[in-house]
Amino acid sequence: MKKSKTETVDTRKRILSAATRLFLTNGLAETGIASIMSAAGLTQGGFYRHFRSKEQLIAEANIAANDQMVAYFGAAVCGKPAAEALHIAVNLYLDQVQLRGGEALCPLPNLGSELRRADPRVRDAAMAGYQRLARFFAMLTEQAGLAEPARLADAIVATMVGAVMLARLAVGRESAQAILLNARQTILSMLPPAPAAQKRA
Amino acid sequence: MKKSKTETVDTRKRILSAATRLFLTNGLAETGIASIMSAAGLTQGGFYRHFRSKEQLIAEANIAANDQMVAYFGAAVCGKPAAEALHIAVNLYLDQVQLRGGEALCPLPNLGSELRRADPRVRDAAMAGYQRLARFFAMLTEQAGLAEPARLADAIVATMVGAVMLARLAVGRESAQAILLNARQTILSMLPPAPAAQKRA
DNA sequence: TGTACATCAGTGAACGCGCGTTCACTGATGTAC
DNA sequence: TGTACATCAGTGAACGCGCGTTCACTGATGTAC
Repeated sequence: MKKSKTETVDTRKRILSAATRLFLTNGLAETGIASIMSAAGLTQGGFYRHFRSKEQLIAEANIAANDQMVAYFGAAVCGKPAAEALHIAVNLYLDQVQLRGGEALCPLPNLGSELRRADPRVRDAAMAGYQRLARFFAMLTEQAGLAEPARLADAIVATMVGAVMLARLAVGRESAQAILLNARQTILSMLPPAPAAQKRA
Repeated sequence: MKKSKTETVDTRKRILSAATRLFLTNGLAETGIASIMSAAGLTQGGFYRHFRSKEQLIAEANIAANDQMVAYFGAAVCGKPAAEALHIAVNLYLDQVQLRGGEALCPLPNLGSELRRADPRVRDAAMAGYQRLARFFAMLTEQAGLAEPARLADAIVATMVGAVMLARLAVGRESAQAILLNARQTILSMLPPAPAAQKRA
């Protein structure tokens, strides 16, 4: 039962999308090919018509997750002055702990140590994702006129990644909220105060 | 070939010690019972004379790693004034990226997301380890007379955990050093300057 | 436009491998008399 | 103190399961004439 070319392209996207969501939610090792294909409405045998291996899928899913995150942040801060944009982006990043599946989950705190021990291709993809995130924040800190924008951006990202990872570890306990709140306040205290209308768009 | 009671106690310690080192270095899922027992100089069959399951071993290894870390930090800052102790502890924590195996590796950045998806016992052990680390730093920030010591300690720990995890992801690239350096400078800028003789003991 | 054929997306079963766990067995240790 | 027996740490093979991957097969799609 061969499918048409547009259907094939669509199927591949569905597999990648399901994989991205499942990997970020349940981890790389814990997510099997069969469950990904099942989530995409297919059976496991068909997987290898679209991807050469699980490793390749993981690498692509990582890139897809980063694309989504950057697009999500970009849209949220679009047209805002840099100081306000920084507040928005920090809050959005930390709020991902509340999210169930889908959009705007960052691979770094959610997959963390699994990425470092993965295939070189996967590690490269993960590092590229980190660089994109760091540069996004560095662009904002620079536009906001802060001293040593790159250094500050690196520290902000490290703090957010650590806080989200720790909050995920503590999910369901009051300490999870405390970790996020404390990280948020400390980061924002290093930034210029945002202008009044922070909740406009 | 039954062994004497002291030998049995010693064997258990050797297994736990090998497991702690291997788990921190290679991850939980990647480290098999057979390789742990082999590192302890035994064969895999004997494992279940000492531990009920791999999960139990992981939980105990986590606690052991935290004990070692707290002891290591405690010894290094012993008798030092709080401001200096904070500098020493932050530097020691970040320097763990250089370490190969053994002592003073923190489970949080090294195992990260694996812990969160583990057995409840393991998660509890990991969270308890986080609390110990956070309290250790909170004690120092309080003694140093800083405002909001608990909040600051949480943020310092989140930043260090994130930075070490990211540096591990980037190991072997110049960006690894940059991540650690930027995190270190940013954390230290939030602390009172340390008195001159920081490298005494 | 219509027809015959090659292509290939998807199916479902099977393969191979690694890993956690179990088990029968061994023989030195510890204990009861 | 000496002896007979129960205990149990450690061995090495085997079991069972899940998972990534492969494969023969199907039938709709796309193509060549």
